[in-house]
Amino acid sequence: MDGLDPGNVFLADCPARLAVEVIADKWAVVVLWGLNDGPRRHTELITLIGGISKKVLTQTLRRLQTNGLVTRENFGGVPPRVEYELTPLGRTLMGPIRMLTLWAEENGEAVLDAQERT
Amino acid sequence: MDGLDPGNVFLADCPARLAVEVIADKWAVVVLWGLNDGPRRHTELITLIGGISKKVLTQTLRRLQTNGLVTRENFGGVPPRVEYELTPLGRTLMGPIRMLTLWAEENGEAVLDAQERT
DNA sequence: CGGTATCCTATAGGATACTG
DNA sequence: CAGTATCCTATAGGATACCG
Repeated sequence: MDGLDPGNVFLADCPARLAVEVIADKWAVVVLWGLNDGPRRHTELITLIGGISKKVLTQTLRRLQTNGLVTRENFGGVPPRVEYELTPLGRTLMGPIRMLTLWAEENGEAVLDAQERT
Repeated sequence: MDGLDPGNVFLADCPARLAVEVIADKWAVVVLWGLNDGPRRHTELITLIGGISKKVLTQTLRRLQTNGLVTRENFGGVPPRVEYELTPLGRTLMGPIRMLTLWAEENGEAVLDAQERT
């Protein structure tokens, strides 16, 4: 740390809290993870990510754009060609997200079991 | 890995996807993080976590319980005493969540800037 | 202290069809 | 291909008050 006080996630109305909420939706983490290996087109993401619809994918990408994590580049032409890519800020999230998805793959069954026990 | 195929977060209807969705709400990460240092009472969490209401905290804790991440112990007596604590499964999430909250504290300002630029 | 009860609204997000 | 448009519903989650 170098003198900055970015606040912490326990404080309401501080940027850290805001940043946590960025990934607090059903699709953000999965979509970001889908961009980990490089730029992807809309259709590529649709194919990659099971269960997401075009509408919801677009919604999610727009939100990620607003939050500075993803860029959208329109190459024009017919048929259209649009690519989504992580920003440098978005790339800083890949470490945490890598851990999270790894956790999910290792512990998904345990979560499922817990839910079914209820 | 030992032969298990837990699926991956890109597959719909697989436990990994389910596990990702466990933390996909406004409060789950912050509440879990609040339990990182040990068992906490309802009021302690209310005090710790800025902006959360009793109702929403209870809701969130119940959901985390259902997902096998948190236990609730009622010690009875007057006044009541209830403690929430991470399960072993919940503790396995602390690594990813530590990274996530750290990221949020380091990059919250950048996210805020991006939002304001929009 | 640790909740419910009640009421309310915004919005996430699913389904489907259409378009430039 | 990459989207909108439209419609729909469930529910997250905020505010406030009451309770054992």
